[in-house]
Amino acid sequence: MVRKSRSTGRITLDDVAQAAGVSRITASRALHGGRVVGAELVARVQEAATQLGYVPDPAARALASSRSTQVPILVPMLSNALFVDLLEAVHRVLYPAGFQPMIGVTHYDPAEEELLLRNYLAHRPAGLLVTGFDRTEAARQLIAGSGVPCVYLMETTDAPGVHCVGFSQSASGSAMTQHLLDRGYRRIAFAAAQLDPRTLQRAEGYRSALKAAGCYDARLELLSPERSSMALGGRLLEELVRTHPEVDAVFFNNDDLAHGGLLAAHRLGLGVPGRVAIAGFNDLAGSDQMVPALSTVHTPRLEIGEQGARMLLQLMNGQVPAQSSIELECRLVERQST
Amino acid sequence: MVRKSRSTGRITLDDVAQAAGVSRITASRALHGGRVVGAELVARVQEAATQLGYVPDPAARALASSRSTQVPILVPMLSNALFVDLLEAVHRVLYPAGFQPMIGVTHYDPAEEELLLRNYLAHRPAGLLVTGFDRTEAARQLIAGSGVPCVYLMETTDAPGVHCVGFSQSASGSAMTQHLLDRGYRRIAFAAAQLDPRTLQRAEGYRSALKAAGCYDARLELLSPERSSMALGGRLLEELVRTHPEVDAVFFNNDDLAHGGLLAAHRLGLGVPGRVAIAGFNDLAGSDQMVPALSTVHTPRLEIGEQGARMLLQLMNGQVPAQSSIELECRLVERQST
DNA sequence: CTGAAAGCGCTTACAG
DNA sequence: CTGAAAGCGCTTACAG
Repeated sequence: MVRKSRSTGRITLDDVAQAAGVSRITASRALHGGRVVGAELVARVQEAATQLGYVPDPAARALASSRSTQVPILVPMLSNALFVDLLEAVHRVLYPAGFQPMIGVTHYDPAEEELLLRNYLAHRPAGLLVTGFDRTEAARQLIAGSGVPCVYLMETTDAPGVHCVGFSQSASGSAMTQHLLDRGYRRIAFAAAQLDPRTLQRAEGYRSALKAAGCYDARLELLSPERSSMALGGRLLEELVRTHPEVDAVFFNNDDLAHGGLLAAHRLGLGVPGRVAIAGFNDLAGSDQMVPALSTVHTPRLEIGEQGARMLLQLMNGQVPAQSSIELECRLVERQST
Repeated sequence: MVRKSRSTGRITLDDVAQAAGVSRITASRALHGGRVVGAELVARVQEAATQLGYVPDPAARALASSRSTQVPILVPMLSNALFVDLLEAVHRVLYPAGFQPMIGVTHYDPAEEELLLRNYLAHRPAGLLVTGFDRTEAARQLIAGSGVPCVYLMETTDAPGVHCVGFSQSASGSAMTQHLLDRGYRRIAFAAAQLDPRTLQRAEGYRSALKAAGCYDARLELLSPERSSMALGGRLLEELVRTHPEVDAVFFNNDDLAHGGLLAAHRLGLGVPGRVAIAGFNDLAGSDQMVPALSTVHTPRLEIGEQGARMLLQLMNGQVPAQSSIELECRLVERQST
């Protein structure tokens, strides 16, 4: 057999078709559960395909059909375990359905997200999953102009035509603040990092709960633009008790900050929750292991990933999801640190 | 202008070529830093391309050239921060060089890795990055048969033709064990999870160091196949002090286990390091925040990612790296828990 | 240094 | 239900 000069040596659909004694097009249809092909032929083609170890070429398919099976999912940062969980849940739904999630990390930078979007969209993705609603105008237009089905994760909106799965950031911020109020704390601080849109929404929830209770004091809000970490949490706690010794509770915006805060309290010999109560957010791994165990808000990131992926699956199939906006519930986890 | 029926409405190279008044092929060359094209033409083509907002179609390019710019990188698990750091470092080198790292998570499962490999290799990747050497025979053959340049991360070997960047797992296991011996501990336990190949190599290093010192006791090795977590670390510590009260130090195979062990010691009222010393591995975020701060081994995952990516870049360019196997150093981090 | 032709491997209308 | 033709958007030899 003579190989043409540009041949890649790859097993192609033609090889399969030839082996099965049908035309290339029939082979193509047989392989995609084509309802229009005779059952016997389907079997013969599939047999030949496995026999030869045929693997379809995604590039050729994408080019011919002008769509791929890739699904970019853009998250802010993998060092936040929250997003690792989200990705895992998405993967569990999309991968078995024949789609390849492609992870993109924006580092909380809208410019970087825009660049990623531009690159990924060039791959004719089957669908798109992004985090939240805060992005550049150009990024917005890229998404809209691409015609690629998109589901927004983590936050929700009622805007028409937007598909999203998330939870109320501000309500969850209020809920923990209210819990602290209910436990009798009055000088409740809020310590946050990164200051991304969702963090600021939670701060808003904190504020409104305290204002409603007549306990709001702007000086107890400690907002740092640094990235979230245990070390930062420790520093924020130290700063709070030094500059505002009257503080009796600290609501940390993410569990890693709270872990750091809790350990810093140990180091300073401050009793928790006796001298200062400590609360976290997200219920990340290890929060139940802290001493004392950390009170926090459990966020439904696995459900968000799963339901978001399911919604996208429907959109990619041309179906209309029953709901275009799904708001899930958070769960207050009361442990010993408050 | 009449659109053909199957047109996708996309701006193509033909559009750019037409706008610049050259042929499609010249446009292609001009866009790829083609040295053979006149400087003036290059400028005209690039101008036209940006003018029209041309984005090359990766699928078409992959099909025509039989290679893409995708670089799959296969890691065991994202919930281990170690691999998040590794990915970040790889991304920082590959992305600016025009390659797209595609993250694949194997969940420490060789069968899953083989499946991922099969799928990713179909995409004609430009290069490949994998973790360690432990995989199915089929996976090995897939890699070899693909002809795709591959760099192995985390472990090293002298096998000819294999490109790798890592550190000596067993030596790092020995080093921490020796540190504990030097500090005067004699009943030193080893607590590990997951039991992946690298964990077992570190266990081997622990064993040989203790044997050399005449202190080895197999009953102090606690190997759990569960996945690593703070909660598991806590349980392992409890079990150790209950069944082997004479234990005076515990070397945890990963920092998250050590964090959990440290907190469990607090809970049980065991002084650290007075009653029992605790050491970790990897030097993950937060280890310096523990109370007492955790002694551990800092592993060079950022350097591994960076140098591994650079080595792959050379291979993808058809160059021969100066070294085919790079073994990096770990650094013992002595803090207060030992 | 530039271009006309052929081809990468698949799918989409269009016939039968 | 099956197939011959054309095409997706690009790059690779081959000429000039």
